Amino acid sequence: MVAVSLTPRALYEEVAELLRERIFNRELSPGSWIDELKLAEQYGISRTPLREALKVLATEGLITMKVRRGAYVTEVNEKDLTDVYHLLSLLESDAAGVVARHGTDVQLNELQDLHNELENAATNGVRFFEINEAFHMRLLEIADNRWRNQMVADLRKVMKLNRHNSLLKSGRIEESLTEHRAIMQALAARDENSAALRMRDHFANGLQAAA
Amino acid sequence: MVAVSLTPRALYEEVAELLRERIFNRELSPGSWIDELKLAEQYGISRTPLREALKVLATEGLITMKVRRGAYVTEVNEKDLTDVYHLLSLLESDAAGVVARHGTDVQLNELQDLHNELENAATNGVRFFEINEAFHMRLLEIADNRWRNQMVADLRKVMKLNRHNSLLKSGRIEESLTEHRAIMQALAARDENSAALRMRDHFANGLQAAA
DNA sequence: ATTTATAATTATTGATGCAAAATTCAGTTT
DNA sequence: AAACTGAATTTTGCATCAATAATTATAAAT
Repeated sequence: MVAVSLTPRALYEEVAELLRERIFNRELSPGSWIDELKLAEQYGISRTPLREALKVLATEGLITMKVRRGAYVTEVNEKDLTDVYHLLSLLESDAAGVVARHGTDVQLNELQDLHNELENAATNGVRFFEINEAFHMRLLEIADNRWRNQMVADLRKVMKLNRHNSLLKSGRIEESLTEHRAIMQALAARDENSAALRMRDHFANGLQAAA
Repeated sequence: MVAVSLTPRALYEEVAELLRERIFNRELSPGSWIDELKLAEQYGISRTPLREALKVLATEGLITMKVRRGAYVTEVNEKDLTDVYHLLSLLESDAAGVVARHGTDVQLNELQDLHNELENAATNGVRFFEINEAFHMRLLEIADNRWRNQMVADLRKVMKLNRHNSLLKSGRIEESLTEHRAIMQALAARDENSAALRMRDHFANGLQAAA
């Protein structure tokens, strides 16, 4: 007896996920044309679900559809990058403010636990990166605005189109930790304005490091 | 000789636009199931472009796809509404700050002209609404962040799902005008913080009026 | 020799058809 | 009478097929 997928996502969803990975891996590089026939054959599927997946990715901003010319992987220039980063900063700093004001004690403790893990992972770059990601995700979940969460998710995908995709340079672990400490402190103090400002600082420094 | 569309958008784009209108008209009401065969027959097209249009609308948030259950018009509750409104406020107030700081004199004059038109249209509700819309759109264009513009456009579509969709109640024309005056003043003074704050006030009052 | 026009090939877009899955209705059993 | 099982109908989802549009290559004319 073989265990089959309990929640069988639609094929076009699966394909969309596969394509995202190939785009982030630069296997499909920005600006390049997407060969529908070739991909459909590779995946052993017809072009219908593939085209549906392409339209999902198009609305996410990962690919660009040109009329009667097909699909192209979106090219992001420097301005796009700073624009997207600016929005991420805006949305996440606002989320930090919301959590400082409306988060329950239990939720703040959760974040404190994640922050403590972060402090202990300062020597391990990969692990630091993972926990950092988890902290930001949890913060957004607690802020509890599904529309913002969707937007942040899409924007982060666009960021990944860039070579220097890491929102966190390895050389910045110490600085990043200091900034995180300030954020956590503001959250614990339930200081809405400070939490938002510290998060903004955190992003501002991250962008400088990326540029 | 009949003039045919010079820029023949793809059929699925056309259909997506038609469906948007029917959703905003409440002809397709929130929560209701979308009958693919019926719609395809009504429009005299096949299900393929219709299904592609549905996927576009799904990523915009207007409809929700359920696996093997088809497409449903998205239901927005009170929390969704305040969440979306909160984000619109955040994004547009930030845009106002950007324009105050980086807008050219020519661009600020453009906005001033629109504002003057607004002052003169205080007695005409419909026209006031139109110019108000134009002002906000122009401000966003000048802020020049295509990712934000896309997000605002999508969020505004979601707002239109609600009965009380108008971001501007007719009884609030005087108050709205006062707020707009303050925004314009801050922009002209190139006061970044003030412009953002005034825009926030403008939205905060609008939400109260809608609730 | 270069440019333009036409034809052919290639790829996107839309239609139709088929199979699998889910819901609904009916019949039987407890 | 109520609940459960089974069959039939409805609908989604994927594949194949046809047509339209665009690009490239070749040939002819200036």
